[in-house]
Amino acid sequence: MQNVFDVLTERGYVEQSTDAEAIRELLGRESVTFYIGFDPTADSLHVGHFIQIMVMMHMQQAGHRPIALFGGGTGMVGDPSGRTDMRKMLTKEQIRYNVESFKKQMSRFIRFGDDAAIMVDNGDWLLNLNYIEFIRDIGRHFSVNRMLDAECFKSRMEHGLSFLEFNYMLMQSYDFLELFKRYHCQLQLGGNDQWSNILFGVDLVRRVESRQVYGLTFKLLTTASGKKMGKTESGALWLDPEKTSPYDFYQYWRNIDDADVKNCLALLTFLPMTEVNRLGALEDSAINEAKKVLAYEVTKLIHGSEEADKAKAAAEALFGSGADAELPGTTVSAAEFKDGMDILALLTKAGLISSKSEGRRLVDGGGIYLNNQVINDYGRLITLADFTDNRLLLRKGKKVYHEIILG
RNA sequence: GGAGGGGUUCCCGAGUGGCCAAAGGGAGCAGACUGUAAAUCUGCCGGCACCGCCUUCGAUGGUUCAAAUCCAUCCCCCUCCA
Repeated sequence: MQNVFDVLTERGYVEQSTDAEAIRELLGRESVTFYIGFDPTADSLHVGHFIQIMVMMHMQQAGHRPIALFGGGTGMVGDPSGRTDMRKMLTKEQIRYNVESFKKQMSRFIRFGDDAAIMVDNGDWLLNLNYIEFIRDIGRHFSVNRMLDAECFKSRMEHGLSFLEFNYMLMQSYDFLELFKRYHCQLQLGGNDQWSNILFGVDLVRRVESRQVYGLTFKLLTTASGKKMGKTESGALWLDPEKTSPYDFYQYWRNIDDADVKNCLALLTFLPMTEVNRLGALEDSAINEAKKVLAYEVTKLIHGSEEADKAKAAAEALFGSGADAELPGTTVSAAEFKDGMDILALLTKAGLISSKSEGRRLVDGGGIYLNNQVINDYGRLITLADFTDNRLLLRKGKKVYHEIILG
């Protein structure tokens, strides 16, 4: 069996490691307990997290034991890494709610159980720490000089960094120590933005326990030009179907840049690398095939094959020749159309525009279609006559479709 | 605590009494081209009852016919000194 370290390297996940050779050897020798931390900053995971989850899946398949650590404690502080401003403070209730959502979502990808993966919440040990004890036992191992040099604080040195956030690093390092003691966790994984935090954690375990542990970071999901991926007009690409519909999710990947296709296939699907390489090498319009595969595979992983099929069918119906399609839709009662509803109100209901001014501009620019007919008049009234089989199709631009269903 | 410099529309960043809903850039949206791609070009980019009105330039008060711009108080941030 192939060493999982080589798999991760080949697929392009790996960015930096504390000791590549030693980690490779360790992973090839025994079942290793490792952890990845997730800070509960929102009530759903997004694609950025999904990369980490993919890594966990690869690791679990290779026989290693994942610990998913939820930041119920660190979330109270907020990670300043790579940020230019302070994070919004979340209340305890929000954090608890977010942690629960994360747990639920992650259970679909990782096998948890007695001899499988473990979920922990660092709030369990961080929230009740005694300040004096903590700074005496843990704080003394941290050199402020070295911390200030850490890359992750660079951008904050110009704009100011509060002591609160400065402590984040100690807390995350302490997590590693705690997990080492409790579960013999020897390896911490994370996005490359976690590099500094991980290094200090490895250091802390060595100083306190005199034991060597390791750290490994993964590429953040970025476009070939270096921009962060997974951002949409309405924020992140969420894994929660309520926040990002499977259709929109599918479309996101269907529409990515040619240059990013191969990378995404390797990182976000389990297709064998021979296939990834073949698809990634397609050129010109042929690469659309690769995009379809990518969109389908990722959607299937996250929303299941049923939803992936629907999203694919919908895309084919709208952009090609397919017939029936299930689109993101809004149900509106027939009564509302009795005296007609103006197009702007309908667009607002469908969530396609955020203000009527925006709607007017879109109509003026020829970007709004009703049943695939351009609408030129933003005073246009929609009546029951516009519906066929109780359905009506709204379109914004070339690609954003929304169905209105009479209910 | 002292001295100095700041807080402008999603972000960066101009603007120091009327011509400011506020330059420029980025992001975003739409149109053309195309392959549901990129690049490029064009338009838009606070809200609404849209040829007009309303709300915005850290907060609150004030001066003025008129303030993002002046004054006062307050809050926050940065730099240097302690």
